[in-house]
Amino acid sequence: MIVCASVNAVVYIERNFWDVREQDTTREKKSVVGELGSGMSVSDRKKKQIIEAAIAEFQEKGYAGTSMDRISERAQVSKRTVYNHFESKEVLFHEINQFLVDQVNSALEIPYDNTKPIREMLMELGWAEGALLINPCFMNLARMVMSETIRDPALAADMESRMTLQSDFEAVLRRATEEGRLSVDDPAVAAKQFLGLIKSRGFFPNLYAARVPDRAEIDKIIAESVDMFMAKYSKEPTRAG
Amino acid sequence: MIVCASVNAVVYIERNFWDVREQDTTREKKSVVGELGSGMSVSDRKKKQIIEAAIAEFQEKGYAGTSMDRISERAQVSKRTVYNHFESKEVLFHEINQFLVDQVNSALEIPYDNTKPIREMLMELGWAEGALLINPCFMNLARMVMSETIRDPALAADMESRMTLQSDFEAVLRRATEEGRLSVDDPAVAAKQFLGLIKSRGFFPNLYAARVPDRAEIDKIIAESVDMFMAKYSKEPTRAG
DNA sequence: ATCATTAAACTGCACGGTGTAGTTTACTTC
DNA sequence: GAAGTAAACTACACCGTGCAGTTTAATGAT
Repeated sequence: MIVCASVNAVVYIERNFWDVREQDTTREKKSVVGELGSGMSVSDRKKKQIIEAAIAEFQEKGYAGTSMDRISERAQVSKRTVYNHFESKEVLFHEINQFLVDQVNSALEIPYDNTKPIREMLMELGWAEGALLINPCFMNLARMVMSETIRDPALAADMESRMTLQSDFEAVLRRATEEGRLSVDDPAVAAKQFLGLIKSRGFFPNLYAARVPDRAEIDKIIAESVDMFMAKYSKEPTRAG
Repeated sequence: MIVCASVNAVVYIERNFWDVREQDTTREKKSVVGELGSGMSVSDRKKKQIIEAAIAEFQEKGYAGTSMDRISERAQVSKRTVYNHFESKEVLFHEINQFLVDQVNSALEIPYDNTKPIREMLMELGWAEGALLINPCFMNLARMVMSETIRDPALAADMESRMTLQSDFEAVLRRATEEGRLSVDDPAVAAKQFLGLIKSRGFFPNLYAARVPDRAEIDKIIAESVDMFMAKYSKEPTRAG
């Protein structure tokens, strides 16, 4: 049980945190304050407050721009308590990153349903990525991680590999080709192209513009990416109108 | 006359600084030290040293990680002299950014030659972008700028618009369609797709991995992008082997 | 050609002010 | 008494300034 504190709101997440497909905005969302009393030790409660505050601060100001004083203030906790839970600023930052990235990983699943038309299947495949792009929590995390790892190539590579869907896409494309539904000679290249078409328009521009695209926007991008992908890799070339 | 100080080397540039197509690695490269005596006042010389040092430091450590003390030390100049030339750290940073970005802009030109086969023309078009990607100076600049602007959306948008080839690509695609050489319904989307195919594989991964790709690597990416682009947008669908 | 003069730029160092990571201490609450 | 709190404190790094003294280069006089 953890929260994603975005700039404007604190959204509650329980299990399938990142899986937007299961998120229901009408579902009850206990406020952070409302949750506080139940079944948590004081220590755990404080720790949770610290984590929430730290996520918010790091995402808003970045690592260097965030001070431990402000975190403790925002968490309504004394600075010493922060240090009782996390031995240093760096440890706090890395534990949070670790945790959030793990959340992303555990929630991801790539669909493959060979009974559906190939176009529809590709759309769903594209939406596995697209679901992340319209999730404010994910975009905030991505901005935080990527702004801090751009000067740390090793860490950047690690994060990249853990947050990308590359290998899963490859597997699906390979299988679809084996089943004669696509004609992909190099699944690695094709997967990069497909993801690249989506990310270059739906991810990076928004990452730097600090905005979150809406469903319609991403749907258009995915549809156009599928069109292009199919023009190149479908069994019999279809020109989509 | 200015230099691009990369992490490992200081490369001399005279006019067509960014235009890798004209760069000749065998051409004489005066060392910075060798150049020092000739025709520059002491003041100009010192200023140049400061700029070189600042570029290197900012690119290696980022804005926050760079101290004016280290810049002065690296430039072999007193700290006071740095402040005589640049009134603050921020001014120094922005003047450098401004200058480098202007260099990029002035060197860019998008080819359009309708006597060449369409595939060849697209390859050249792709290489207009590719030339930047294999240029260490450009990649270092991009890393510096993007790492600092990710928390400043307005500046990021400005930089993006000034460093992207989007509109030029659009114009070329529109013209090629008018001349019946391509069948592009939406030039804006098509330009984004084409550039996206290239950048998502040749730019962003390398930006974060802190590496510079070589010609062969980029050539493969561009060729595969052209293949895909043509599968969707060429007059008569060609399946490239 | 050689020497003095002069202005501008550079040096080196110390210093004020600020921000921040992390620690200590004395006090409170459960 | 275990954990939290508030506030002061240490140690340090950094930006930017002031200043006394030195270098540089150009000018002009001898």
